[in-house]
Amino acid sequence: MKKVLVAMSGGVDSSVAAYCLKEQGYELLGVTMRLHDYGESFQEEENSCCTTRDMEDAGKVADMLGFPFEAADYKADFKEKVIRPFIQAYENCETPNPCVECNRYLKFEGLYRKAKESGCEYVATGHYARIEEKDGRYLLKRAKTLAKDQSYVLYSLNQEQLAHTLFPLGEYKKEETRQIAQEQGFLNAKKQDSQDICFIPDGDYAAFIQRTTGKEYPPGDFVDTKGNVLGTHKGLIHYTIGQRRGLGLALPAPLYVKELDPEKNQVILCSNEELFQREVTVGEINWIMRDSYKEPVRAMVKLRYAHKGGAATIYPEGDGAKIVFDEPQRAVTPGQSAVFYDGDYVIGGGKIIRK
RNA sequence: AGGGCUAUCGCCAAGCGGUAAGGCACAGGACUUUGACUCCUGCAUUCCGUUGGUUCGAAUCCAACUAGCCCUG
Repeated sequence: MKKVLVAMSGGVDSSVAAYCLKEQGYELLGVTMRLHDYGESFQEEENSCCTTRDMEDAGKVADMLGFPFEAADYKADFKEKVIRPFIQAYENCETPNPCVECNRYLKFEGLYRKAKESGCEYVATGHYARIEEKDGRYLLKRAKTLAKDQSYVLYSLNQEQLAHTLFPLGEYKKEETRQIAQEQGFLNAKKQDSQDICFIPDGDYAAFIQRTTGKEYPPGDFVDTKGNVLGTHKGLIHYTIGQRRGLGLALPAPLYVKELDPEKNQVILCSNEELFQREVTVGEINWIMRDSYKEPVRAMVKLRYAHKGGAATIYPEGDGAKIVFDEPQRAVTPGQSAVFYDGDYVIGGGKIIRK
């Protein structure tokens, strides 16, 4: 009987994933990752992961299904691989996606290591995505239900990881998952989907960064594309490309953040129309369908988790690529990931670079 | 201290006698395993600079006053 380490957050998805694996006859080891310490006040916030409550929920499900369960401390790794880069990105005028890093380094690296140590052949999670083996290569595929597809945040997985990962929910719809949870009497069947940055339950990431680093991020000028000063910003880390709200400016028409200029400590604003561009440069690409590409590739490229994707041509350059979209894309944001698709398959993906 | 103009929500701004548009900002919510975007709701319960007047009825007309701006000394 093959053994699987199933990552259990305490939510519905990972609980049902565990149930599915159990049904399929795997021997399970449930593990909850301790990722972050919360201040007293955040302890029971609903929109966070790893609270005591979540851990208890995960443990109860494991008990019900009858397999061993344990909590593993990954706080140090999380701080080093997710939180620190998160802060550095903002300080570097980029906009990070911590979920991508957490998957890459914690769930499929740290947990995979633990799986091997525990004699498990696979790591399983409740992600909505699929893995398919084809001619000895492991391909990452979108979930059957596109509405819940999470392949975007999984593009960094390499062949070894993909070969030892299971996504039991890849063929399910969210409603089906919840229904199974109901039928099984899981206490978290109706639990709200996780959302927002899990280590910042109150959503105020700028305050989190200031609190953590103890640094001051000095105010500067809001300027238009011609350099005219329009007002005073609260510090560069408060802004991201395409942002509209929170500028505090009262003008005849809405303005959006076009660019952050660390040299001048300025936030450059523009109209919505001026936010579009066709070319995007990405680096640190992880190719999945093949080891590498030399020739241009046609693909649908997603520039952010909730992006529907746009048709584009990818021109590989070194470990990165230049991407040219057929149609201009709105608010291309450095620090976010660009993920390339060929139909349901993930060709690969990389990180958008500041030009 | 001569002449002219303007004075409506925190900001911009409709309204031109018939009982206060809209945008920005702000607040809350939806969406969402990131940040954004987007969407929904709320936001001058009739002192529309002040005080009088004309009208059945005025933010809208008149007068005075106050404030700011501009031009002429």
